[in-house]
Amino acid sequence: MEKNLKRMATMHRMQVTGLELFYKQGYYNTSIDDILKHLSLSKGAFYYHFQSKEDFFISIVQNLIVQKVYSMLIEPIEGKEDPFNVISNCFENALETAEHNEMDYGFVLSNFISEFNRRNPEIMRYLKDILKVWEVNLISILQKGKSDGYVDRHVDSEGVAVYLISSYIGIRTLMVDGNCKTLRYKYMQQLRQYFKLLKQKEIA
Amino acid sequence: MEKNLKRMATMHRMQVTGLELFYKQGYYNTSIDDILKHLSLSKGAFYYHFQSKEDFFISIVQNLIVQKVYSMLIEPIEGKEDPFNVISNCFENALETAEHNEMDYGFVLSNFISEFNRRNPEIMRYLKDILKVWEVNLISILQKGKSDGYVDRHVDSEGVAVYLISSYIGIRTLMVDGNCKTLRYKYMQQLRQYFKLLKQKEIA
DNA sequence: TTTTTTACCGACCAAGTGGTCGGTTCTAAT
DNA sequence: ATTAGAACCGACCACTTGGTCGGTAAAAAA
Repeated sequence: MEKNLKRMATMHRMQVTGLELFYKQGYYNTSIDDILKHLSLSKGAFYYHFQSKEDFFISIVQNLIVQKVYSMLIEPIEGKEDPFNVISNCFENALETAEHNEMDYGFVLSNFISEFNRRNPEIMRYLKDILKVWEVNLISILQKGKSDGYVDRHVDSEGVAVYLISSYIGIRTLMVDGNCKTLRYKYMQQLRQYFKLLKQKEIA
Repeated sequence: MEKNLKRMATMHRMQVTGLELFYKQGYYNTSIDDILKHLSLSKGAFYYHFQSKEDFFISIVQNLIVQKVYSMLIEPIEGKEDPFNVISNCFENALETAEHNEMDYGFVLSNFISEFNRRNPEIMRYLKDILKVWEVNLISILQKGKSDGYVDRHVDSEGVAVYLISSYIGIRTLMVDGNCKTLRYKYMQQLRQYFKLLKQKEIA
């Protein structure tokens, strides 16, 4: 168990570098040799730790991508008070992070979804699962918002969740181009407008 | 000029099949041989008509993708009356088409934007140009809507355009998974809600 | 100290990759 | 009928790909 640490450390190093390059260049456009060169490791090391390129990528999804999405988009909204405030702030923060990141190549999750769609159903399952968790969390925070008097009772939580996820994926795709600041500003303004619509009305 | 027709016909055949496969499998994951096999043509034919794989793809963008986006998303909204109605119907129609298409692999434009982002700046330019035309058209129809009394004067047309494009790209990305009908329904409902917010208010 | 196991090396492989090039066939003008 | 050029063929090239495998250095177990 103790020297298992070395194994874990190497595997983790590989996964981190792998994600970096897959994210930057795409899965199909990144070779194992390419990753290994960055790590000064050999083919032997790679296939000692992982069964295949696909297996390797799946381990990256489960260990790194899940966690990334969770900490950036899910954890910040869990069980908080006013859903609209919480979601706005969470989105704004995520977009700002992307904006200030020199090495932003888009939303990691939707990038890979585009790349693997119908080309690798197994990997797609893992990616879709992450989206699902996000969606479920959004829905539940909206529902809770109804009980707490923040969200209008007539609001379709599931519809709003879909709409939020869509717009987020879209704006992240657009932001890859530059002009991030303007895009973020415009997007956030419209998002808050949209939220006004869903706020619980005062009893007239 | 006369027998130029043959040249054009073959090139067009190649482009159509090329787009089909690039769209289905991704650019980097589709080989020229693969395309040629579908056409029963040889390498010689390919490099007689096109300088390189990249040159080939750019010609596809300019000849087919531009036209696709234009006829599906731009032409239907040009110079019509109530912008919200026109845009709603246009989006609904586009989503329905995607939904009923057995071979839907997402929004052609955003798929390639994800794939080429930062990996091929030249191709990115062409793709971004198409997006820009779409955006400009949305903005101008919204502005016209203000003069015509459909759109509230305080609405930020540019912001709305960005928000619309974002949400469309996003919902198309989500729809690749199946559940298209539900997704489309939820999305359209929220979109119409959002539009209500932007409608010109009656003078109180 | 010897033995076993872990972690890693790197030459090698078959199957592709984008791209070249000398040649052939078909067509249309002469 | 001859000929020039357009359209196409397919063997070939250098290179890269994911993956295999016999080996080895070092650490842990005996």
